[in-house]
Amino acid sequence: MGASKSDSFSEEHNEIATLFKALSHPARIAIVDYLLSVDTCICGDIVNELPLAQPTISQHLAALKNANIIKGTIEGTAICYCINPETIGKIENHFGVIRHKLKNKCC
Amino acid sequence: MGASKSDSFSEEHNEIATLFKALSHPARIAIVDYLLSVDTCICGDIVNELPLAQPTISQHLAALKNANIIKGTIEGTAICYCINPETIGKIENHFGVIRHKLKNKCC
DNA sequence: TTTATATATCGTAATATTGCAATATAAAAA
DNA sequence: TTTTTATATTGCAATATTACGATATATAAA
Repeated sequence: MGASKSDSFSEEHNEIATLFKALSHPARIAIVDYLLSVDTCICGDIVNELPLAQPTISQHLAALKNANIIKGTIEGTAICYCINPETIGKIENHFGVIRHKLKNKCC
Repeated sequence: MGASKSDSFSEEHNEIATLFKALSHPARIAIVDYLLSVDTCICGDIVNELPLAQPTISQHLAALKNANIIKGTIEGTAICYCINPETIGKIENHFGVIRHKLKNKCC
């Protein structure tokens, strides 16, 4: 085997795991961080920020887009990227639930 | 190639990516969820909760332990597992920073 | 139209992850 | 001591991820 048995788990568990997977690579964390560090959504420019080749960054951007963590809109030749606050909220909410459940425990 | 170029990224980016990676599989999300659903730390019992073979679950538990997301203490033959609130707090904190940066933006 | 610029896709090699059977280990119970 | 029970480790096959050169695409500028 080797493929994860996603059929065996709940929809919700698969969904949240997919979100974390999108954030499980330092390059993608760096991309999110960079998008947050500038005042506006950024058009182009990301390739120069990271020590990776353009196709590699394109792949990472696609992974983040695919997970709805970032949004990209075409702006002439460039593409403007910014964070999708809704998805961030979804993850925050997950930790809210965890925090609440932890409060009722004695570890 | 194929290995991630973790040397190229900041310590902090690598650290947070490692935490997300530990949570990037539905089985590990299910394990965390299960640990949170019971009142006390659980001794044994996890193998019967998931549709995976014992060695596979042992591996997933090791991944979570390695990332400090859960703690395990030997209790006779069994091992008692529970969530490590500190690490959860670390991740929450990361999203706190993201939320704060998002507030100052117009997307 | 031609050229330059920005991004995506393809192909492929290196490496990592997932899953499990078989087996090892180690403490508890008989 | 022997047996049972709980967990870990090993070995290996299937699959996924990461990275990048080469190339494609598509808009803007000349």
